[in-house]
Order: sequence, then structure tokens, then C-alpha cells
Amino acid sequence: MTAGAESAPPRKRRNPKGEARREHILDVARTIFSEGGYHSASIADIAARAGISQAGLLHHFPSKPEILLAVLNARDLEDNRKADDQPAGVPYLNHYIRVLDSHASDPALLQLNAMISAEAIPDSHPAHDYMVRLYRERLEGFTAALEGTFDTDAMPDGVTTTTIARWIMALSEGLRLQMLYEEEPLDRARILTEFLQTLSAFVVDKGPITPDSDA
Amino acid sequence: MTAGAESAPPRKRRNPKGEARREHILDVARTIFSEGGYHSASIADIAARAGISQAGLLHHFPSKPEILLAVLNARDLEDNRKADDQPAGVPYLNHYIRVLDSHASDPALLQLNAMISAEAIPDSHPAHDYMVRLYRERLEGFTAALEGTFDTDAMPDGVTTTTIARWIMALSEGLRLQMLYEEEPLDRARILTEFLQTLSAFVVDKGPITPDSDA
DNA sequence: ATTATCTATAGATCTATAGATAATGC
DNA sequence: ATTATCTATAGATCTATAGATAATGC
Repeated sequence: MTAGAESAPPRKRRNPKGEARREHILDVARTIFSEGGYHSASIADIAARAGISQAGLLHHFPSKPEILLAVLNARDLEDNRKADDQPAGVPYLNHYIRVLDSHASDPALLQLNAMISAEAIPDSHPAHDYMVRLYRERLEGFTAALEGTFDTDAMPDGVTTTTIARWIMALSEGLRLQMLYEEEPLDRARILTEFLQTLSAFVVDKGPITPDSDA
Repeated sequence: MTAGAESAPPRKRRNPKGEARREHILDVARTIFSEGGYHSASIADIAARAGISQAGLLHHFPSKPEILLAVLNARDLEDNRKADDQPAGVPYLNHYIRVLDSHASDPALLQLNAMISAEAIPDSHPAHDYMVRLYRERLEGFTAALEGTFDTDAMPDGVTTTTIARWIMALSEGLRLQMLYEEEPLDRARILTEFLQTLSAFVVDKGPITPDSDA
């Protein structure tokens, strides 16, 4: 479930001061990657905005790819702190929508995720393997959590729980792009909720899809 | 409807030889942008693979942003050649699905569209305005074409034709990312069709959603 | 006269390393 | 002894321009 986290290297012993600096660099790097993606970011820029020399930065992260991977793994940790011991079925969906909604207040995170998702498509991108794993695990996680929740026999031929998982994942990412290209705020969580409610005729256990419940 | 096409500059007179070279450069540029996006592409690389010097290339397109915009506008022309005089309602959906399906055989186009969609989110990206217009016009076009096709009164509160248009657009783009991150081919058109068929209970005119019909 | 093309190059970045100095931790 | 940090810099790219030469079109 935790894409990339298992590859965390054996931590070196670190200074409290260095540790704090490291965290700060990651913060700044995340902001800069979110502003223009990986390729258009420069180590010099990250260093300058973090208030350290370029060589100083490279002492903490030996190369530019390492910086990106550290940013992604940090994000991962955050996400998984929230995502542990989730329920399945409709409560899972409600939980998911709430998480999506909470991201609306963090445009930098939205933009980072959107940009890296596309930028990492080529094999050569440093986050490529990370993203491949993330997509696979997310799809598997969704499918497992929703297995048996929808009456797929009553749905059009060919539809499986995996199909529904794909719909939800695709909608989330597609609506994110729409949000980011529009001036007025777009309530992505609401639009996704409306979609899921439209499917409620096919929900087996008939729990209501309303993210405000079972919190 | 034709994002960017109205800004086509008054064409200079051109040599047949130059014209052919220009087209060839655009072809190569499209390939290279599709491989790694705009930022990681270099003029030198495009020139080399097009068999021309860098300065020779810059005679045809005065700067890197101009190259990208020319690639996008060329793509636009292609798309609109197909997209003219489309029907509305369910036939429109069937037509749309067929177009989507036809793209499956052109991975470079898929990857170009996916990468530029995300890369152009920041205001500073040369294709930003182009993409903003494209998203707006696409949403308006979809909404107009589908107005009255779905019985939104029978759907969850808040759902409008625009909501449905957003679902379809988002699904298309989200599924494209899934395709590009997976090894085995993913039939995006089929998954989208299954989604639309699931909504068929709400279709007013009851035309069947099957892309193979009314071709 | 305009278009197409080239070589050469200026000037800006960008990644990463070398090598030195200061501070910290056992 | 290790960690944190700096200045200086090598070496690679990258965009775009200057200025010249050849070919094409009225």
C-alpha cells in the first residue's frame, strides 16, 4: 500500500540541526516542484529559497532525483498516516471523498500531484517507477475495498469492481485538472459525490453516500 | 470551438521546399515533446532529428514556445477536421467514444496530450492560455451537445448537464493516465462506454450507447 | 527581394564535485 | 570522527543572435 516507503534507506545518524534543515529543504522543494514540475525546477533555486548554498543542499540530498523522491516519500508518509485502518464499502468511499475535499485547501499539493503524474510518464523520469507502483497499488486498494459493494451483475456487461475503481480514480484526477485550469473554485469532492450517488441504485448494502456521515 | 486557431498569424509567403521542411520539423517536434514534455525537450535535439541546423530551425520558428504552439495548433486542425458537424445527444457520445478509441493507436499523441495538459498548468507555461481555452471550450461544447439528453431531474440533486460533461471529460483524461502507466493495453473507450451505459436509465431519448452504431 | 540554410558564438543556466572550515557528538 | 556548511569551479547544455552564402520567385 505504501508506494516507495519500503525502499527507505537505512537512515544515517543525523544532527538535530541538520534534520531540521533537511525538513525545511524538502518543504521548499515541494513548493518549487509544485510550481513548475521537476524538469523546470533547479537545485540552485531550491537552495536559494531554502537559505542554503547549493553545495550545502547537495550534502543533504546527493542529486536532483533524490530530492524529488524524498519529497514524494514524505508526501506518502503523510497520506498513509491518514489512510491507515480504513473501512471498506461505502464508508471507504465517504472517507475517500473527505480526503479529496481536504486537499482542496492545498493548491500546491494538487498541482504537485497533477504535474508529477504526467511528467513521470516517460520511463526516464526519476519518479516513473514510483508512479507506476502508486497507480497499481491504488487500483488494487480501491478494488479490494469496494469488492462486493456494487451489484455489478445488475450493471452493464463487463463492469467489474475494478472498472468502478478505475472510474473513481480517473474522475479524481480528471477533475483535478479541471480545477487547476479554472478561475472559479470547483468543488471536486461534490462532483465526485454526485457521481457516486448516481450509482447508488447499484449499491448492495445501501449505505448512503454522504461524506459528512460516519466520520 | 477551435482553441487557438483564430490566432493563426497572417501567413508569410513560403517556398514549397520551406513549407515541406516546416511540416517535417513540426512532426519531429511533436514526437520529441511527446517523449518528455516541453521543458525537457531541446531545440538542438529537434533540429538534429529533423536533419537541419539549430539556426535553420529557428528560421522557421523563431523560438521554442512558438514551436510548441505550432505543434498544438496543427493538432487542433486535425481534430477539428474530424469534429465538424457532429450530431448532438447520444450520437454525439458515440462519436466521441469512437474518436477516443481511434487515439489508442497513437501512443505519442496520447502522451503529448497528457504531458502538456499537466505541464501547462502554471501561468508561465507557453501553452497555458491555450489549455485554459481548450478546457473551457471543450466543457461548453460537451454541455451544449448533451443538453436535454439526460434526465437530470431524476438524478441526484445538483447534477446538471455540465456535471455530466465534467464526468466524461475527467474520465477520459484520468483513464488516459491509467493507460500510460500500465503495461497491458487498457481499453479506455470500453471503460468509458460502460460508464455511459450505466447512466442509460437517465437517458431521455433512449438511444443505445454503442459506439459501433450510427457511424 | 525574399527565403532557406549554415557556422560560429555569446551569454545564461544547470548539475555536481573538489577542497576547505566550522560545529557537533561520542 | 562525523556532520554541516561554504566558495570556487569544471563541464555540460541550452536558447537565441550575428553574419555569411546559396537558392528561389517575381
